[in-house]
Amino acid sequence: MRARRRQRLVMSSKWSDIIYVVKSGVLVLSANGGSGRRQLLAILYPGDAYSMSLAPPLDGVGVVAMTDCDLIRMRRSALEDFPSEMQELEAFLQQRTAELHARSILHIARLASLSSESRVAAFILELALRTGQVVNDTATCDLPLSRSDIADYLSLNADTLSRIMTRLKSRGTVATVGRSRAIVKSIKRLCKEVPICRTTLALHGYAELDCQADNSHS
Amino acid sequence: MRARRRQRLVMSSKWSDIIYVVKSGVLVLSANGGSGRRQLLAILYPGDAYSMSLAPPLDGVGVVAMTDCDLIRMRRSALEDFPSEMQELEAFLQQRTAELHARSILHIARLASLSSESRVAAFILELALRTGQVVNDTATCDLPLSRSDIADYLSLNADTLSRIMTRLKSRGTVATVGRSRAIVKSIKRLCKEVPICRTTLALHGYAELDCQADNSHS
DNA sequence: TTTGGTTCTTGATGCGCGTCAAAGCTCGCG
DNA sequence: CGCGAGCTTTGACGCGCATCAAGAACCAAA
Repeated sequence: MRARRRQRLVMSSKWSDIIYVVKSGVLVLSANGGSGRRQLLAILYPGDAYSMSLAPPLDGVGVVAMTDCDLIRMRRSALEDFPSEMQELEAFLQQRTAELHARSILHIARLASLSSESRVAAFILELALRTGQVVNDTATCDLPLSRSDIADYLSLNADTLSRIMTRLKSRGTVATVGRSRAIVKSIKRLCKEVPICRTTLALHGYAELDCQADNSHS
Repeated sequence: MRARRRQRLVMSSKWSDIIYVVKSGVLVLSANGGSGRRQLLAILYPGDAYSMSLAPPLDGVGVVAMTDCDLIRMRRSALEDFPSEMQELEAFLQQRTAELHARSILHIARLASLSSESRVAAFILELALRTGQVVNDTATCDLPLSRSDIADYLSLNADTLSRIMTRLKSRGTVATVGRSRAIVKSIKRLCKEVPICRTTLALHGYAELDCQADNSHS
């Protein structure tokens, strides 16, 4: 199936049997926070598998497409019809769920221990490595989330986020083209803004990338 | 196996094949945050299953017992020797992982959208429902985490946490006996301090409990 | 019970980030 | 091509929470 940008997948907990696998595009898990403000709780990248049984019964939870997406939709119970493939699929889901969980835990660590500036830097780093084109020490990527989306994900306010982006840009670490495209001038330099960058690198397929200074300056 | 209070389970990512199932006691997933400060990323209650593949490769990650614990330790690969039970066990692990993930997402929502006072109230509510004795509208529970542990979990400073506890006590919502025991005078009143309390109730087995005012005042 | 060390509380102070308001940019749509 | 709505940026200001420091309470051992 396909989903359009801004489209909300019907995912009440009543359909917890349904599993979505992301083939292309970016989606987010969204909910209404305590103060009525929307918050983005997790980001789904190509390769991720998601089912509503993974989300808590928050007010207004659901998965929303941030870009046009290709998805696979299937029912877990349908697996039982294919005993020979089930084993393999169970293992796949298990592994995907574990990775998603690790990313969520990392997100907790970032929210809890990083300054807002480092959080933004970590977000751009993650997005660039996941969805961007990496060339040597630079990277270019689309920003599938608007500024206020990013703010809602990083638990910042849009005003503050804007200020931080301005600071990063004026420092020459990142640049933007229009509103929805970012250029990372130097990945290493960006990493220096993110204390726990090594974990981010590892979780997004760049375990071998040497982030040099890392957090050794602390 | 058993674990003593403060004992750290050997859980480097090299042993990601090992699964721990909590029979009794409380454990936490701990790591060193960016600023060198320790942080507690998740709490494990009886019934939970945890494997290191669920944790990101943060500096100093590991599971630490907060109380004396009874645990089951097993290797996932050992499951394959028992094909008849494997099906069932896979399903069990899947379900436990999903619940754990839902709790982590809820924790993100709390960290991101709740004031520090509400976070503390939510924490006490969760602990009381999970590990305490509930009698009518009141509950009593041990506090397996010290004040600074709680602060590290809620992304607060120990000083601030202390102030908040004092405020909650002076308001008569909770009381303490010694340092490691809490009494919730009125669960409903406590719920009113927590905007997203309904989700907390649902995730800890009290879905039917009516938290009245809930967040309808918003 | 006394003693000592750890943990917890409480006060004073400062900074970061949220909030509000206004202006500036983008981009879609006519 | 130009207009308008919705984003985004920027400034001024206040509050909440972190920080530092000192004192109190608690607990475990002697």
